[in-house]
Amino acid sequence: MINQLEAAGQLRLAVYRLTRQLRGPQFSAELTMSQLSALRTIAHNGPLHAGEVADREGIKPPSATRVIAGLVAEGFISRVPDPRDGRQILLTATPKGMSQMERDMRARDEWLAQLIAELSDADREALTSAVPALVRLTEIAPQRAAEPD
Amino acid sequence: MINQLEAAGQLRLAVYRLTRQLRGPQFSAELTMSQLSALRTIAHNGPLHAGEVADREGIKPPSATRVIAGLVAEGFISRVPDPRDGRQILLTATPKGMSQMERDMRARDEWLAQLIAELSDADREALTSAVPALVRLTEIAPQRAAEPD
DNA sequence: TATTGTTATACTCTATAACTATA
DNA sequence: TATAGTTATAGAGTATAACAATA
Repeated sequence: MINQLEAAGQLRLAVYRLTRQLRGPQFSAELTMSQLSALRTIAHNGPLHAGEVADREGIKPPSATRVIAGLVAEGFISRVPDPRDGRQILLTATPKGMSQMERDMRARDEWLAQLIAELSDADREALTSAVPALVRLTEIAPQRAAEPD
Repeated sequence: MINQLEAAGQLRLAVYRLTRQLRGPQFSAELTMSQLSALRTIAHNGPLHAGEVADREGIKPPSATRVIAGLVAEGFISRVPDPRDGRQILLTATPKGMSQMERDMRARDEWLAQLIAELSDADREALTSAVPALVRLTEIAPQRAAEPD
């Protein structure tokens, strides 16, 4: 159990630092991290209600409202009332949003891929084969009720 | 190269989400994430100047000033002028800071270890053996001049 | 003049509590 | 009355630009 805890500690620190760097201003990116993440969720999962975006992103409704407002303001998603329930809204990625998303994802992914390329062969292999496990780890986090993607 | 880019994309998303969850209010933590990270850096690396903290944390001096001010205000680190250069300050973790750091790290690490424990054996194995690689990845991020720990 | 750290300011990201509109 | 989303407010975390003090 000590070893698990030690591994958790190193993992915690590493993901924290990596995220901090991924957020930084070293990218020619239009979209912020939270916008990019939400846009991707909307683009991959068809028309979604605001609450569904919040659930899938693991954020609270007011936070979703703000991210959505930014995406709508720049024309990256469309926002129409749900004809079946006037309280709800339907969010869909626009073509402009789709292409911007792909550009921005590519910029950030290339930066990270370049970092990965500098690792030793063994490290790179270990890391890439652990990626699916890491993805599943984020899927079992307790507070996320909705199934991701 | 397509595969590396794909892996980078999934890694990017996963670390972003995991950090978001680690930051959340599900912990009985005194220290914020940035305070915990900076305190750990100071505790592990003896007396440090403010600029060294900024470099090791990968943040800019004004950000370091703020984090340091919070830690000093709560008595978790001491802050004295460097006798050899009046422009610099020397930061040292106090006993109170050390014990608080250990408590908070443990709380967050246990939360994460519990999540890891829910993975399949194969996933858990892949993840734990990739942790050193992930740590090294954060060490080669371009903008970090100082060597970590 | 160069370096170290701080102050002023602003922006992103998130949360809780209170509110509005619809069901 | 219950639900979906928004508004108001606050706090963490970061940055750039301008400044003060010391070397």
